[in-house]
Formats: sequence, C-alpha cells, structure tokens
Amino acid sequence: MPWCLSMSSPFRVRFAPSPTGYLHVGGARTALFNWLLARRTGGKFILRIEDTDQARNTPEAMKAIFDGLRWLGLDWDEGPEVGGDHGPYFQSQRQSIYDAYFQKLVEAGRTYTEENGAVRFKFSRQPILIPDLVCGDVQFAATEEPDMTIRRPDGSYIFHFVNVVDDIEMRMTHVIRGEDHLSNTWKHIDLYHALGAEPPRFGHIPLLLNPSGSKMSKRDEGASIESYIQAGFLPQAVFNYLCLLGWTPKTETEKITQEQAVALFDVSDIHHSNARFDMTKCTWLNQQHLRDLSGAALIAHVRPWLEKDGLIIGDEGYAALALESVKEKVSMASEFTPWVHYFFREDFPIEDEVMAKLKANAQSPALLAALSAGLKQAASWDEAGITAAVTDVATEQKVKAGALMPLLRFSMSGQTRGPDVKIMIGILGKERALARIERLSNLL
RNA sequence: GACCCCUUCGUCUAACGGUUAGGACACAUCCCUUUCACGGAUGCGAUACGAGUUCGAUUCUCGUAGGGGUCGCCA
Repeated sequence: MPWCLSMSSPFRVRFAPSPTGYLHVGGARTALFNWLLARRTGGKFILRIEDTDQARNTPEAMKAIFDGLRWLGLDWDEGPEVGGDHGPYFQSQRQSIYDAYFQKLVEAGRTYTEENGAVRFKFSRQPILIPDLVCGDVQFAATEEPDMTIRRPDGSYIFHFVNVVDDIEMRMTHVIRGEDHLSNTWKHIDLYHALGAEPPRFGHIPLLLNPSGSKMSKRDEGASIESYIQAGFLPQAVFNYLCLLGWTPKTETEKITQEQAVALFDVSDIHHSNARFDMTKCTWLNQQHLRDLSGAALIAHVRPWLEKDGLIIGDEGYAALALESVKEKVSMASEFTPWVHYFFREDFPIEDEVMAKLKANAQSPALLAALSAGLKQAASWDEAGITAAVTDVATEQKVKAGALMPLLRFSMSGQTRGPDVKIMIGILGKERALARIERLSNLL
C-alpha cells in the first residue's frame, strides 16, 4: 500500500498560481501532481490565487488559469468560483488574516523594522532539515543570509510570508511544488515554527526544461496551456504527457487515462531529475488518444477546425463516418481538413499531381467511363457490392483492380491521399460518387 | 561567490548489488497496402569521468566535471 493511504487525516493540497501571465505548462504539471495526490487519497485539491502583486495581475491571466485547469480536467474542491470553508481564496482579500499573523510574529519578538518601514523576519539561524517526499532529507546549515523581508513599507506582505500563512490557515497537509522552491523552503519552515505551526509535508518535483535543456520560458513551444487548446490537442493527451514528465506509471503502455493516473499515482515514485519537453512525443500521444474518439465526441472535438476552414457539417451521422475514416491518419484536430474537405463540398479542387497522372495514361477516360457504367450496376452500395463492381470492370477491361483504385480516389477527392477508396465511396453514396466520376471525366 | 538538487540511448525512462542494461518517442530498413496512416518486424543507440566498498556496482560512498535551481521590499 502506498504510504499516502496509510495516513489517517484527509489530504489537503493546493495549487497557488499568481495571475501574471498565462497558465504555464510547468505550473499545470505542478497542479496536476497535486490534483492526482488529492484524488488518489480522497483528499481536497484547493486553488488559491496569489494576486498580491496588483501591478502585474490581469483578469485575462486569471481566466487563462481557470480555463486551462478545467480544460485539463483538474477540478478544484475549494477556491474561486467554487467556494469553501477556508476562503477567501484570493490573497488580495486576506489582508486582515495576514495582519493578525504578522502581529503574532511581532509579539514573539521575531521581527524588526527597517528605517524606511519595511519589516524583516529574524531567522532562527539554526540548522533546518527538510524531510522531502521526493528528494529525501535535505539539510540546510544555519544560514548566514540577511533576515528576510516579509512586509513592505506600505503594509503589503511578501510571498514567503503570505504563502506560509495561507497554508497554515487553509490547513494544507502537503505542499507539492517545483524544485525551484527547495532552496527557500527552510525559510518557510522557520516561519512555521515562529508562528507555532506544524509545517506540512513538502515534496519538490523536478523542473520542466525546453528541448535545449534550460528552463521552459515564455517563448518556448508549448509553454502555455492555451497553445495546446489552440493547436487542437486533446486535453486527455496533454494530461497524459504531463504525467509522464517526472513520473512513470507502472503500466504496460505509456498511454494512460485520467482514471488510471489517479489509481496509480504515488508521490514517492516522482523522479528526481529535470525532464526536457518533447513536442513530438506529446503529439504522438495525442494521436493515440484521438483514435479512441468516435461519433459525436469526434465531431465535437474536430468541428471548430472544420468550421474555421469553411467546411459545414450537416448530417452528423455522415460527418462521423467521414471523420472516422481518416482519424488514424492524422494526429491533431487541426489536421483533418485536408483529409476530409471533399466529403463536405462538391467544388473541391483537383490537384495538379492528379491531373498529371491521369493525362499520363491514355486509358484514363475509357477506364473512368467503364467504372461509371460498372458502379451504376452495383448490386449493393456497400464495401462488398462496390468491390464486386470494380472487380468486374477490371476483368472486362483486362486491368488489375489495383489500377482502377487510384482513378476512383482521384474522382472522389481530387487528391492522392485519403481513406480506403471503397470506404470513401460508400460514405459518399452512389449518386455523388457517379457525379464525381462524371465531373473528372469532363476535365480530361 | 555561497548553498541546494540532479546525471542510463538524441529525448522520456526501466533496473530498488548479479539482466546479452529493457521499453517508448524519433530516425533507418523491410512487411502489410490503390494513397496516407495504423499495425508488425529489424536496425541504430546509453550507465559523464575517476577512485573506493564488494566475489560482483547503473545501483552504495567519496571526489571531479557538467546541467539545473536558490540567495528580491517578484511570485
């Protein structure tokens, strides 16, 4: 049994972003691991907005955080738009709480005021041990750093202070965060002790690096969650890929569902070293998940991109067949259009390559005419009936059936790539198929 | 500069003292095939370096090098 299930009190973990940009992929993964821990243990996942820096906060950034987390399926049990017993969940609304805790520190004699009014916290200057869930015991010697400022001259508080106060007030039991915080954690523990509180269990997860090995920055491909939404990724695929960066589920395949991740997650399995981001593998995983979609779900996922490209989905049953016929050939929602556009319009272009191939063979017009006549006689308009009709034409024209297939493909789609020809013809229907052979013949 | 974390194929990783160091992505070749893809097969390819402990180190210890992080009146 994982260590986490043997503990009695319910876990309380949080994600505490500051709304100063977009939702960063590294932050999303931190949120993901916290969420997994909560869901795995039946605990609570809390969202807290650290918006103490009024100058840099934006409503857009706040929306990006909410949208991004929800898109990934990381729902929070307490926090903005949800509520909870430990609110408010915006630091900008918790000034009085901070004032009260600050007073405790003053009374304990652990503060002093600078000439300009800023207030510093007196470090205990004792060695401090961090029993880290991921890194193990990390020992910091008594510090020689200057005491830490916790309150500005204007009365507002610094990150380290509000972060600790909120984690105490919100009853956090575990803090899973990026390893970039490890070097400051002893300061937080010092604060917990000064406030007479028991520190939570810490777990510092490795950082996400870009392909060249440095910390993911704003400009790096895939840095914002929004970019995945816009690129046509499936949230379950991005969720899956993020799981794989820093953690290995003990499964046969790397493709896992959210449910599997929840069932298998264990903090003690989190890796110790940083991981580089690989968009190619993320894309591959998207393809794997895309194949699981069908019918209405597939249409819902792809529709925005088809409509953006001017294609109109009429009958959903027809559209589902069209999309399913090519879903294994693409890896992203944004890639469907060139594979399916001819299903949704009659005026599709005929590629130059197609015309060249047709004109290179003097038999093309005769074969097209024969196919038209043969298909008109097809006993049934399904794969078997179409196959039989084409075979008959091939026999009669003394060619291999394989030689006729490209002609049909060209007629139906005007291009060289697409789904299986018989499937394609079946979906289009007899009337349209014959009309398209006619149309191509007239162009020769 | 001080302190902290890390180091297995190009990338993500498996191995918790004993394996011909395994898998996935990528790449290459082949098979399948009307196209593209999927699928299947094969190939390519790694324990940073140096000591030590041990019968035996990818695994434990130390050193070196390299990478990352922290040291704000940012979060």
